[in-house]
Amino acid sequence: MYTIKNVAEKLNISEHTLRFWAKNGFFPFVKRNKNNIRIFEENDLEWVKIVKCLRSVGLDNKSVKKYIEYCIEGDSTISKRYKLIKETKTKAELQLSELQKQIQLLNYKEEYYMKLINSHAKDTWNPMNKK
Amino acid sequence: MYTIKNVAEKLNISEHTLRFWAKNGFFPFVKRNKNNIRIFEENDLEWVKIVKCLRSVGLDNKSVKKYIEYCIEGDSTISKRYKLIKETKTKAELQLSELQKQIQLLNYKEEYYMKLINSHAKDTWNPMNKK
DNA sequence: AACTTGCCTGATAGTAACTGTCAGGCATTA
DNA sequence: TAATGCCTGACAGTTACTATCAGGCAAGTT
Repeated sequence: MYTIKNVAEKLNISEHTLRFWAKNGFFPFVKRNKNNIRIFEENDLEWVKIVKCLRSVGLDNKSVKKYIEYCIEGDSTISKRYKLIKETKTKAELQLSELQKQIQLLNYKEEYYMKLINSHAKDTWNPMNKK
Repeated sequence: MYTIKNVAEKLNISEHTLRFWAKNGFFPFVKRNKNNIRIFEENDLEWVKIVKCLRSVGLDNKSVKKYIEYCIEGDSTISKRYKLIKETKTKAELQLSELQKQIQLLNYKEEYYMKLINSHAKDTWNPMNKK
């Protein structure tokens, strides 16, 4: 059982963001204790993780909300949820390969600069370098 | 030799964004023809690619600008550039492993929904499902 | 000559998803 | 009694675009 602060620490999401998500209806199931304080159960944490996952993969808040609404609707929406997750995964995999490409480029640059440093040569790539 | 539109098409960046970057001093070397039109050389394209790379990896515009200013300063800043690229690469690699984790989670969810669909079982994970 | 197209500029407003900050309120704990 | 932790609401600020409008020049087409 976690307060919003505990969740924030545990999942490395700011408290502010969690409240922002809460206000946007991202945690419709979370119970409150008699003092009106949100209490997240272990199971709820898994849910927050999914939300974090969807967001971090670039799904916008509107679509996250849609997913949540499917969940509220119940088992009749399982295939819609399946589709949404699957499409999101496909996009994430594209991002992954794109990211790998960019890392390769960074690596190339890193090595290039490394060689320049070691050889005391001029940077002939830099278009701003006087010829 | 490319106009801004050609570059936009070739590198899949919107014309608007390229102009935005240009206004922010991201392409200090680009020449203009007699009609004041920006002409990107083959070499300049490589530069735009680097900018795109740095941005897509999450480096903010301020830091991109800093990198560019190092380049303008010339060979005396090579080790600073090396450091910047190296740190950026490290962050990108962290992103990569984070993304891989999230994809695993999506994959798990996808398979879970798949099984539900095939077995016509109830979704026991959904905290909103009536018990 | 008139028109369309492609490039240029500047200005302004809108967007998403936070992020920061203040103010006020209730309840538990020191 | 005071500090702490949670709650709420409101509103301004941020980043990096993105959209839209307006006006202008130059080259090619009709």
